[in-house]
Amino acid sequence: MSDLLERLRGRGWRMTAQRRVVAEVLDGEHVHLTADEVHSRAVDRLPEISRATVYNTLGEMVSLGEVVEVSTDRRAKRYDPNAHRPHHHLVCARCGAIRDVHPSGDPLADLPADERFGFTVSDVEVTYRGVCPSCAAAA
Amino acid sequence: MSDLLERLRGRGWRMTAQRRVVAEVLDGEHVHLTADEVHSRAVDRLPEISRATVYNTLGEMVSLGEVVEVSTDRRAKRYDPNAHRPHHHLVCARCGAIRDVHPSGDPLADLPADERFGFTVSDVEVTYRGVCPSCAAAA
DNA sequence: TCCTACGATGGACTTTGTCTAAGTCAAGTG
DNA sequence: CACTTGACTTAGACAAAGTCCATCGTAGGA
Repeated sequence: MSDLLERLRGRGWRMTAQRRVVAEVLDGEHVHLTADEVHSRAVDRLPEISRATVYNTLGEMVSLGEVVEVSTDRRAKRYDPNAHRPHHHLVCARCGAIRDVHPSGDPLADLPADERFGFTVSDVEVTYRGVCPSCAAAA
Repeated sequence: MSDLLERLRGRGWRMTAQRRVVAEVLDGEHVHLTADEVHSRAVDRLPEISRATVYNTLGEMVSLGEVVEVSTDRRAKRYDPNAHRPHHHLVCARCGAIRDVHPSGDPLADLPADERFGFTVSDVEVTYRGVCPSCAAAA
């Protein structure tokens, strides 16, 4: 049984076939699918599921804080079910592969007061870019 | 005379009215315009300039390394002519205002080898989020 | 001044995402 | 177990951001 599904159920989420399928597709580690990828995988299990439902469902999971949006490339948003361990992302510039990473140190603390321009800074998002082992081997 | 224009000229870039206008619109500090904003400002000076030209020109400036793409919100890419001083961005979550910031410390060094998954990591992009002084005052 | 390759144009097309009106169904009630 | 109701789903239209292409125009060298 999917962890994500378990958590959502525990919040009194109304359960439907569509929501179950979306949650199942999205479950796991290092999972970073676009809405479209989620939709096409969902369709494999539930052919009549609509795009709008996938978007709605993803949006709700994000509001509930069970999934986070990531935009590592400049195309579509990706959805990351690993919302309970704060982490950043490492992206392959060639193939787009994404890994979750946990840097040491706190980037928030690295922003001096005189570089804050009076902002109340609450959050930081870090994206590392490089080349993954298999792309490096292929080169 | 625009710094950016000066640099581009120095690289043997073929100069046209359209390219000049785009470079002029984009020049300055803390400038982070979307392609569409660049286009509409360019149109003020050169009414017949086309969208495709603005996109092409911005794309070339990016390839030449004279301008960097930033995607701070999840909508349109923004273009930052401040390409020669490495920096990160601080974004207001309410109004979208963007400032260039220079954190102390090196986030690249904060990524331990065992969190690199064999990647050759070459670059980091950091986006701070918060609330700017004027939005805080308005709240 | 003339040529020509590079740049510009605009309109069609694609991708990603949002909205709406109408139909469907999960789950609480009796 | 059937009923009811409001929340959920659907298809398709719409919108925003960006790309592509055939054709025309022009910067800059000969």
